[in-house]
Amino acid sequence: MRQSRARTQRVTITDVGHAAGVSPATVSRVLNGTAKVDAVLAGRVQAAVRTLGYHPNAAAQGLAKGRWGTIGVLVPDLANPYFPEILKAVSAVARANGHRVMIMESEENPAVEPELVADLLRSCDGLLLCSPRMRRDQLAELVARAHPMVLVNRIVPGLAVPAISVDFYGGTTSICGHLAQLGHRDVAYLSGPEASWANGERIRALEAAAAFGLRVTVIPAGATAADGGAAAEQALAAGATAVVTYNDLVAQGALARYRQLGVDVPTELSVVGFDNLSLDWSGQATLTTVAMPRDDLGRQAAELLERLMTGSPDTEPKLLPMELLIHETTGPAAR
Amino acid sequence: MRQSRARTQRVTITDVGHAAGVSPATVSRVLNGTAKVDAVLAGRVQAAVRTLGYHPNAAAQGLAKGRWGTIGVLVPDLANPYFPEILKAVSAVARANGHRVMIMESEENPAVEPELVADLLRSCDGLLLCSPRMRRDQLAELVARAHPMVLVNRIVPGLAVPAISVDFYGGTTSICGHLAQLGHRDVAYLSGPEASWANGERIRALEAAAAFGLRVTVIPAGATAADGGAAAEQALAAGATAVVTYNDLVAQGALARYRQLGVDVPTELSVVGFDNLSLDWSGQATLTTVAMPRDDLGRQAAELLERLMTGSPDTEPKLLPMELLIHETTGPAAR
DNA sequence: CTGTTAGCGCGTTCAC
DNA sequence: GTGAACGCGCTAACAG
Repeated sequence: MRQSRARTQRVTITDVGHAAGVSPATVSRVLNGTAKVDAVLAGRVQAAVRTLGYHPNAAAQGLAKGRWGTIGVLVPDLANPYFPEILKAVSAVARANGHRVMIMESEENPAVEPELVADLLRSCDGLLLCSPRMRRDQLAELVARAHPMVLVNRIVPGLAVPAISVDFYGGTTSICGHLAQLGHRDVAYLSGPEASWANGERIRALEAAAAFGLRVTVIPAGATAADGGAAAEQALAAGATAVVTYNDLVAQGALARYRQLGVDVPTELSVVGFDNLSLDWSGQATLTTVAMPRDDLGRQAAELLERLMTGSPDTEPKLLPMELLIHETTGPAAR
Repeated sequence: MRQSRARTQRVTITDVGHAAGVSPATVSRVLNGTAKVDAVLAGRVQAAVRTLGYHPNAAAQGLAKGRWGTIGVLVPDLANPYFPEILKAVSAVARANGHRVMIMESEENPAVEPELVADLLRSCDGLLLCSPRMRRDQLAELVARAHPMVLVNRIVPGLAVPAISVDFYGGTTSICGHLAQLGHRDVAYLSGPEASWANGERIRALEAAAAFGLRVTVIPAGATAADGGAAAEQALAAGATAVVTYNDLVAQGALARYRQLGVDVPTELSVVGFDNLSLDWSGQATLTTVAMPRDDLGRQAAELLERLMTGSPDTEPKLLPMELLIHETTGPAAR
């Protein structure tokens, strides 16, 4: 008999109050600990909740409280191993603060980002935009909506929005220094997604390294191992003695291709990764790369967002340092 | 002046109606296309929406319509490359049906799953439980709440819940057949997470292979490359000539360890992966494994869920076949 | 300490 | 075709 309305008719706070012989308000108080309630009544409410199988309706709570209890996260690509660790850290912080996490991915398509973010905006208390690829003006428009929002891995000069990012410029510079000291003069860069701010930073740093005698050829590649493999030969054609890559995936793809071509690394060619994605199954890392603890990045970003949502207008972009990890894929220049 | 209330005071449907000189009801009608509206009025409404920057409140819509427009997805581990492709496919289907996707991960901790799902239940129209690790009775309790719900990669006998899964048993059997035909008799299995149904299926199939003369030693490992590396030696100690693994990550970890130990694959030892995670950066797969298109799995699961949410009580568990991919890590038995 | 009242923002009857 | 009124389920302010 009570099953007959199982699907459509949810049990409400009024039902619980009815069953416990108290008003809906009291039920609310018991459930949220908003005010002191007589122990006997509280007990009756708890019991009613249990027997009826009551679960508060999130939409109704959101409407009444003016908060959703949810934070939204946008990432370009869930398959990129760069993001899971960030998401894990963010989820942990969010849960610790009683928030759910809504994740959306743009599939590396900058065009859909604004729409996705608009969607998140309508159902979240705060937003975390990870490596957003969208244009500056689109970003500015979203920022203007004045919702708590944190940018991760993107700094937009002149835009007043809290941001936390990694010092990709510095990381790239340390790579360049390492290579220069090994005698390299001709470097190829297997470039990542065009709209990626992080990619731009790497390129800026590489070009600045010209001051130290480094000649850089930028070769469009992408963000995956396949992209790296496909672009690998062009680095050779460019006469480079060292190859810097957008990330470790691209580096692994390139390394595989060089193995195929019989090009020995690092004696004939040096290869440097980026991001320390831990793709060496051997357990001991072999790829020279630059690192930054991603869980830290995610944690700090989430904490910043939580702080924003409770009021404090903390708006100075933060840049986390990278660390050069020298392993076995870099060596003295061949010529 | 209008900025003074930017944070707290959102623009509502009433504001729009006011600005356009129509009733809130009319605004709702033009926005949802619920009924025919005079073109002139509609135009005024559109304009007002644009200039005021109106965005409907998802919670209010949800409350009024009794739907959230969101589907929830639970996964054990976002860092496991098995899930991103599923999530991508699910997101695509969901978006095509006008639904948002809320993702939660349990971090391979079965204990938190019920709580996470309860949370999803309160704010989603339908649920997709991917490889849930929780106990049967907990699952039964959730199913009893009678929400549209689809189980992915878990079949619970005797529980009436729509499910779509992969034929891990069959996949494992084809591995066993392959190994048997190569003359292997002693096989070690590097086992995955204990609470994983998929892991149980693999073990069942391996034990059934005893009928064909295969002796199997089950060695607890885990789901990561590190786990595989750590457990690799025990397979040798067990006297196995072939090692079957929980997944390709475990296999890669084991392979790396064998390389270190100077054990040649496949002449001295055969190694088989699982899931075809495409971890061979070389571009051409080298690991023998079994595969099932994960985007297909995700797509079908999401479509099933969408169907459930619109009514049809489709409740026959579906099992998708796996395909054996023979590459370079398996060969004739050493002895 | 508790019940009653009044909204939160929207969709949807119902009359006009 | 359009507006006014009501209710979705819950919390917060107000009385008692």
